[in-house]
Amino acid sequence: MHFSQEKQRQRRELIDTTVEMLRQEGAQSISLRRVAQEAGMSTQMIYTLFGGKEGLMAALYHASFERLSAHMNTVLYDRDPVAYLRALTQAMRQFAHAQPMFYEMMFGRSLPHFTPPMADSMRQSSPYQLLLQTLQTIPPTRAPRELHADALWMAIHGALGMELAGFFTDEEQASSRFGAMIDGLLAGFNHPQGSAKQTETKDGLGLFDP
Amino acid sequence: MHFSQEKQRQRRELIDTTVEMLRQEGAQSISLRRVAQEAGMSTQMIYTLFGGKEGLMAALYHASFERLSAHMNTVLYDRDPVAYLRALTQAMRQFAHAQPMFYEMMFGRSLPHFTPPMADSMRQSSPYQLLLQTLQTIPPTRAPRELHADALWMAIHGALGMELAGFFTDEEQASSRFGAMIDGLLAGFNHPQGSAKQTETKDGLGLFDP
DNA sequence: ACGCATCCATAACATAGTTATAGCCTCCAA
DNA sequence: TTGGAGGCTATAACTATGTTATGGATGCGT
Repeated sequence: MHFSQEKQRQRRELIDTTVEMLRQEGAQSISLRRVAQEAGMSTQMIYTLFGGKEGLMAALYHASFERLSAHMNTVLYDRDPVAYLRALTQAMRQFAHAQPMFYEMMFGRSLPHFTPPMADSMRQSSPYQLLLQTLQTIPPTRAPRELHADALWMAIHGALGMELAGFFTDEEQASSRFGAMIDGLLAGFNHPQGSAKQTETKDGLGLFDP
Repeated sequence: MHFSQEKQRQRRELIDTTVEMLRQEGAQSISLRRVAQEAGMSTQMIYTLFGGKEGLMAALYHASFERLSAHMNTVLYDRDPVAYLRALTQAMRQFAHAQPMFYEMMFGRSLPHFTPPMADSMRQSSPYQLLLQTLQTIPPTRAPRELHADALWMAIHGALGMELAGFFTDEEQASSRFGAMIDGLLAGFNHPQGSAKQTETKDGLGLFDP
């Protein structure tokens, strides 16, 4: 059918327009009306093709992951798993700096009209899987590798989120802190010490509810 | 003047109303009109008292930090710095679960009409300072303690952000991953290994710009 | 006591997402 | 070939938002 092809073309057109708007102005200032206008279509089209803003943002979300994944695949493979992991995490940081809007699209929470399908898509995403598989090439420890992958994943995005939000004023400092955190984690994985003992707070579960 | 007192009372009234709305519905659904209506004032009042939504959100931001700080102060002091740090970080996690809206207010990025004054306020906040001061009671290493504090800070918020966004389906798993990450970091601080060697990507700085 | 300035409630404005409506176009059947 | 039916799309309407203008009231200093 030549009809469905036309729809696909229009979808791509709208996504490309939105990608451009995301790159230039950030996800916050994407509006259906402006996207449609810039693509030469009516606002209603976004509803028929994507079901609303939620659908359009979801498409953008996946497009962002593909970009990050593509960038991480440009990292030269290194036999040494630790060195390779360092390079991969640095590539993620590099991506966050070069394409902050796309990074925020993926990992910045609380975008209006869009909540990403976290549990599924993120663990099966290529970036996460690449870290996990690399970790699995390290001689096993007592702890499962998924645990290390999660710790790395969470720490990375904590660091990059802070950095993009302006936690550091000095780029040099931000870079060294990022590296130190990654190295600290990787070192800690190989030098485990006793697990945390539970400590309690004075007010227990109440947590000062009024 | 009895006028300024009245203003202070109105400010508190509006903040309290907004706090309640934040707790119940989240920051996304806070609107000036509804806040004003629920407080029995006109929308304009928010402009005269706070200068607009930005100012109101800033007040909420500080209120959230005070809550977190108060909760961390309920943690019983522990002579053992590492044990104390574990307890403090668990308290932070506990707060994020009990008051997710307040946590998102502080550390969830890209809230509409509000960008927190990161660089200053966050480093001088009581929660960050408490972690840093506790780290400083540990025998010194080659690396400065600010570096460890930053790494801890970033990793914590990465983990909690992921968790609140739904990265884990199992609460038990989320808890153990959090603890493992913290322990890994603390262990890594005491077992430093060589710093990261720089590895490059194939496409260098270009990063597939169109 | 008068005038000036400030303040606040109302209303107006701009923009947003979403939904209703109505026209057009395509395709199929008679 | 022609008529109709159904879906698709553009226009317009609706609701909600933040912000800004306006006009009346109110308090303060002189």
